[in-house]
Amino acid sequence: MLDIQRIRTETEAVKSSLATVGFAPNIIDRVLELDAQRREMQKEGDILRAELNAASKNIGREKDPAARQALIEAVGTVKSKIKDNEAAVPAVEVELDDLLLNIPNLPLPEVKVGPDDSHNDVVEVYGSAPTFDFEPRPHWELMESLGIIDFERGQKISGSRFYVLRGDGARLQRALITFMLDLHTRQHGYEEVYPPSMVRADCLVGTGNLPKFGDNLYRDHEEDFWWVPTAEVPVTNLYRDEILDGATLPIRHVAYSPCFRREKMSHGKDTRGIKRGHQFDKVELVRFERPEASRAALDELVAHARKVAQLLGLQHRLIKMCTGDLSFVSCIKFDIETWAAGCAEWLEVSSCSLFGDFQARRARIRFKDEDGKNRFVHTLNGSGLALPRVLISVIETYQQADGSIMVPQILRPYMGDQERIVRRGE
RNA sequence: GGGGAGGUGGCCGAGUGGCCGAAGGCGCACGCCUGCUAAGCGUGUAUACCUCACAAGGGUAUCGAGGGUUCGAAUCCCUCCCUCUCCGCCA
Repeated sequence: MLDIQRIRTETEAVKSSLATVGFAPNIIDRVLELDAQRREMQKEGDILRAELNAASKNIGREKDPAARQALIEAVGTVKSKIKDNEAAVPAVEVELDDLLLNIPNLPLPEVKVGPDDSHNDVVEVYGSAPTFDFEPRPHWELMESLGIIDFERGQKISGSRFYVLRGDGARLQRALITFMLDLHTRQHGYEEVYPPSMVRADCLVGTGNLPKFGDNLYRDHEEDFWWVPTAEVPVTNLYRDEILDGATLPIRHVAYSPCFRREKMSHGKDTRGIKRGHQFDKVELVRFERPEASRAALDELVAHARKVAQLLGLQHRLIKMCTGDLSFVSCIKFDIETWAAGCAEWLEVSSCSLFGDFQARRARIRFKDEDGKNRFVHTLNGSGLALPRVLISVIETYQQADGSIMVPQILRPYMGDQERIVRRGE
């Protein structure tokens, strides 16, 4: 959510900034109109209530029954005015809040202006692509022939876009998760948390998934539980409605969680393999920072996420998004993509964002600074990394001519020193 | 799933219709005092919004959340959420 005061005082700058992320700036005019109305109504209501409060105090002091009754009757008009005022307020507030919640974050000045992802910049490519003296195969073929995935039974029990990892496939994923958690907790200073995978709607408003992106979420209507699309949601909301002691910042968390997404918008996309399922696992990094430290923290976060790909020996690249490809909530965003030799494509395995105070405003996450002033924290997050796609890259990168897969060195301690994944029984 | 208790300021804890934004204690901050330390004394110590210079001052709201009764509610009524506890069940 944008600061309404900033919208008031820097209207033109806000508008032109919004235009760069493809948002129709004329909505700002309506926001200002409603904001003025809201303040006018509040002023009116406050004055009326002050009047009523004073009158009520007098009534309490008046001992004579007749005089008392007269005073009570006299406040009748004030009361009805208050009622009228109160009746008019919700319409304005609801519309204003609704607009405010649907305005995207403003990009940082350093973010290049561009209409869509074709204008993103490749910051750097790290490592080199694996070479083969045979035709590399896609992961779905490799995994099926190794017997480490079962697409058919996954679809049987849960439908399309579900699969079952089995044997060394499941084990490899588990090894990756543990490796990532260990790396971030032991080397990078993040505290591990294991959050709920179902949350209440407020949490999703806090992170910016609601109200705008509800159709990508699974929910239980009976209980008003929502399945998290990423651990970012529960972890960011850990400190919702809190005023943190400034000395505790920065707070760094890493969380492993399953993620659930409807993927309605991407029907027909990436249907082959495990690139885009309704359920997938992810290790997520979340940080809470002082505003002045947040930009540098993003670079650090990116480095931490990238380290995973690096240690796994995967060729990867860093993409800096242009304004047109920023998410609704972020003010600057980097993607990390690993190379999948079999599919011959770059896979987005991490998306690292700085949100400024955009989420903190929605979730009311503040901290008390040295002057005793309460300020909004800056939030950041990034995958560290997303499992299925890392699995794809590992399998396709380390595939051998005979269809087996070498286990990356760094993972072997997590696989009981297993060096190679071969077909069961071989 | 059933029964009982309860949710008050950073924490503990009073408070059953007006004198309560809220006693008291602890903690914390600043000051004073005591030739160290400990103790003692004084003052201060929530959040948001409006007015406004993001000052002072003033106003409004907030005692889990929402709604209601009333001139007036932390206090009464309704709904919801959460916590504890006893029983049942169970990874």
